[in-house]
Amino acid sequence: MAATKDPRPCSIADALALVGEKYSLLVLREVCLGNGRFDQLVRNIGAPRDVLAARLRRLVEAGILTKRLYSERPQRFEYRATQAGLELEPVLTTLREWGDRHLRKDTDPPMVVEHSCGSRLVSVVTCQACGGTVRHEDLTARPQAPGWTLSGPVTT
Amino acid sequence: MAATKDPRPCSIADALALVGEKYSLLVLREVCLGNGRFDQLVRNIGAPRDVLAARLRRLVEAGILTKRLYSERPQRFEYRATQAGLELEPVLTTLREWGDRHLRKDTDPPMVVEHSCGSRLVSVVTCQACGGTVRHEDLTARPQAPGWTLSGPVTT
DNA sequence: CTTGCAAAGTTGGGAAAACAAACCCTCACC
DNA sequence: GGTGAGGGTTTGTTTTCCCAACTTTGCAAG
Repeated sequence: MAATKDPRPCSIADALALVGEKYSLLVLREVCLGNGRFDQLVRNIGAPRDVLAARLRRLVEAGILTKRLYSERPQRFEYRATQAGLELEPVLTTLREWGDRHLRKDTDPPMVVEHSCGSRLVSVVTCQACGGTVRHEDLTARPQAPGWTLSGPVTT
Repeated sequence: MAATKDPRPCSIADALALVGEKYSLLVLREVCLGNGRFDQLVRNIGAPRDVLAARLRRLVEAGILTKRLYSERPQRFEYRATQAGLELEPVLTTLREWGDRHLRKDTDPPMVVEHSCGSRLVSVVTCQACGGTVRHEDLTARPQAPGWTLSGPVTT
């Protein structure tokens, strides 16, 4: 999807090319919850069956999902996240965090995730090196490949 | 975009409805880098001008970007991220992280982000309560609203 | 044994987006 | 007064999306 011809070499664009199409991340949401069957996905996501079938094919060939047989006769399949797929969960987590915060200011979140430490998960993106919270103003972009033109940091 | 009729109340879906359309997150990438002018966006993202114009309108009315005048005569505009927009940066960060890791295994990342602590940013999603890394197997979903059906946790 | 139902898709046709290229408008500069 | 930049809009074509209906494989009931 995103930018067949993104003029820049960029892992964000590349990632979005795989999982940025409509419904793809919602498929991942469901699969991470254990709802990996076709009809469940159709019901829970609300996607047209043909579009969903196309997304699933794409995600499987990208190595994000696997299709596994859960019944021989009749043949029935189920989709599961691969390791790479599971590692996309942080994207879902940060999206949910943002949505809860900005789109439901005065409402309770419709879905709470509990961390193994016992408390409700409030996710924070941190720097592996220093452990500190990552804030926009603490970041500096350093292009490593040609194609990037920067206008320098912006102070809102 | 994502799911006008998502049968579930979900902040992920709601967030994607705003920023999940093609190019929207790439716009945010550019804007976060300070490249907020229309022609820059067209060049750097590779999107059709009309589509880009539509995305910008939508992001502005969603309160994620603002359009600001940077020259009176001739009138020239520039887009910037609002606070809500900047808070989407973690989504970009986790996407880049995933892309670097899974889509460029043996290549150097085309863009490195440096954290104010001095080292190259490797971002990790952590639990605010315990500070620990968030892993799939440590999470339990707790629906708070009707519409959710779970199949229980899955052990890959 | 044949009707009914479930799961997992596929097919066909119309509606909505995306795309590319050209065009427009305002100003600045030469 | 011609050229060019910036920030879009317009037009016509190509892709997607969307929906409903259909298919296939098997089990189960009547």
